[in-house]
Amino acid sequence: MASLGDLERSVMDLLWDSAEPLTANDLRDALAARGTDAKELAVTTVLTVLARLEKKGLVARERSTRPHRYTASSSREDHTVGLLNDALGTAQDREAVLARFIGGISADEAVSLRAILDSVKTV
Amino acid sequence: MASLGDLERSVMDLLWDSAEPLTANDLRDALAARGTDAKELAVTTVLTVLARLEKKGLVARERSTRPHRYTASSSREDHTVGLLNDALGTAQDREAVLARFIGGISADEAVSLRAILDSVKTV
DNA sequence: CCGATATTTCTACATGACGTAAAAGTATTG
DNA sequence: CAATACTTTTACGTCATGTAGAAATATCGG
Repeated sequence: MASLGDLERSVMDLLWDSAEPLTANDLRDALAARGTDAKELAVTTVLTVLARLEKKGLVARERSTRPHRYTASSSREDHTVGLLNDALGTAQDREAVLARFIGGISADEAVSLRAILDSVKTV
Repeated sequence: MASLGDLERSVMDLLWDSAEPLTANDLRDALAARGTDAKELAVTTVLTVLARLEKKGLVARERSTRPHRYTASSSREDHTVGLLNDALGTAQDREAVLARFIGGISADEAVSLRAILDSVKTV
């Protein structure tokens, strides 16, 4: 899967958090508004990044409207799950990894994990 | 965390699978022996990669012995767990992600996951 | 319909990671 | 000490990414 650079990541975060599709200008403004990094990127920069994200399949664009409108192709969670599966690989040591991983999560998470597992199992 | 290139990954795999520390020459031979890629890398290539892996903290080297001997600093599983946590991030959507992730694992794995969870909970 | 303006596409460059290895330096050993 | 083994230094090509100017194209007010 495609890992993301810092800017790509920021753009995806904005798209994931937005209910509406966003334009390159929307994104540039939102990026400039973030934290202390009032960098004011050029719109072309944002467009380049969007094109790359589109090629990676992470973003869909509406070419029908004039300022093209961009949306995330899949949810943030689905994307993260993809990353998890990438990290886990097809290796045979999945269970060993999961065991260690679970050993490191919080008690709270252990509880909800269990709840999730229960609901899955019932299906 | 540091993600690995193809060669770096191959080297780590060999180190992870080896009980003994390995030398650059050991690794070069082992790499040449892998599958159909009888590339016969130069030893300096292997040494460069090892130096980079050392800088990344993934590999430790014994400088005392003359042909330096290299070992993986942490287990493959621990490394993978690190990747998992990187992928999950510190975000608040961990549970949503875990829910989706678990929804996608096999029944077998669900069972062992449950077993693992049980043992953890008892602690 | 036209010129001004907005938007997109094309092209470009710097940086850093990675694969790759020759050249040069240093240690070992007969 | 000379030959050999090993390590460090230096180097280059490629690719991903951040960044944006130039060029092309579409839109809009008049």
